[in-house]
Amino acid sequence: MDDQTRMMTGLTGLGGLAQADVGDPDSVRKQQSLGQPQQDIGDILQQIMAITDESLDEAQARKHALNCHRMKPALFSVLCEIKEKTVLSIRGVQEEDPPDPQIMRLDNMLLAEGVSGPEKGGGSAAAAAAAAAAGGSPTDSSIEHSDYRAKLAQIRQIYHSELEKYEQACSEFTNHVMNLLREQSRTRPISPKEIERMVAIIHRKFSSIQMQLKQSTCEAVMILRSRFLDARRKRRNFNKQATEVLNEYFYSHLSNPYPSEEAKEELAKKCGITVSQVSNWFGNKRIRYKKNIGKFQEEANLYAVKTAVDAANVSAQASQANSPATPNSGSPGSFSLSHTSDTYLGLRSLNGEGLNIAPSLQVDTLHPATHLTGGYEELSGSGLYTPHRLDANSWQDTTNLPSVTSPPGPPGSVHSDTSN
DNA sequence: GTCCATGATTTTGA
DNA sequence: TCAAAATCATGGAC
Repeated sequence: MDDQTRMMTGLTGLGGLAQADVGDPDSVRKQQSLGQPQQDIGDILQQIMAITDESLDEAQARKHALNCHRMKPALFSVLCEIKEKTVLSIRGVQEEDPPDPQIMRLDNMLLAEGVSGPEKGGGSAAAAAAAAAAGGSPTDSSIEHSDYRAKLAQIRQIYHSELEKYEQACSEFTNHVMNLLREQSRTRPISPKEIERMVAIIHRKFSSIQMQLKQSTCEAVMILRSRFLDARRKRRNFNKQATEVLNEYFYSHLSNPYPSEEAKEELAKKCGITVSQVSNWFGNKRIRYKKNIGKFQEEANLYAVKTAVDAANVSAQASQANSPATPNSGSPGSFSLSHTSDTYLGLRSLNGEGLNIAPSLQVDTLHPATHLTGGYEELSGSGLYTPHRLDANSWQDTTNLPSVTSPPGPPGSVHSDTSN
């Protein structure tokens, strides 16, 4: 049986509606006069349509009568079926959306940041990593870290409370609409599927609100991250001791200020910073030194003295230990040429005429030492210092380095750091 | 608020 | 991939 036939059959079955029911003399009269099932149906429909023209009480009474009719469920069932197969079937195709990629992205991000999902000290790993990269002192970073976590927890709390409100509102509204539809289904053909569909529409609408919530939460987290964890923002000057250690290494290896990976690690450990920060520091130092040697002259001299004094102390101690009567006798650790070239250059400049050291220590300033140790004997001695550019002297060639003592060139040749 | 120093990042080239 | 160079962004002194 096709739909149309079934519908007609169903409607035909309603022929008795006018007779048994309504009790309206007019309709009974009409029913009797027409005498055909089709006409009966037309009459019933007309009555339904006419309800709106009637007074409220009359309409209520007629609605009630229609609702109580024994054929009503059959009529509604048929109408629902027709509706299902026409309007709703067209929508159905469009409504089966794939999961929204935007929401998925936001969900993933919130999960990664520890805002959604189980609490796991949200973002603390990221905070710790960023703090480490920023190279702040442990105290500083831990303060900032806890501050960051506190703010993140605040965001998390707000997010969850808003989410809860949203879910509550969504379910309340859904229930309300479902009840309304169920109520209406008594007077107009509404299938359970249609109700389901309506619920889905409501959920989609609420879902877009949820997406806004997630989006703004993500933004808040991003702002928090950039404020607390952005390395640039968190730039902190290294402490004095760290700078000293780095400068000592730099000036004692002035002929080739390229620490090996191992040396960098050693320096990083000594300074309490990361290896990449050591690399950054040397990168910056080299370029800035090169651009403005004159400016760094004093600093170079200072560290040269420091290194020389250290070396001399070591030498003196070693000499005393080995042969107190013959200082500087070439024993291990003695203040030899190979240890002091750059250092010596620095000392000479400091005194104006050079240091009063044995003539054998005089260095050809045009050919600075290729191997410097100063305070870093342990590094070079253990092979940590790898002079990978000794051959080319590219650093010296470009920097006009030969002597720390003499000005790098005519005043005009000294460039200021144009970077600022 | 300005200026300078300085650590970090980005771009470029070998 | 590494280093140089340029640039950005912040801290701190004034």
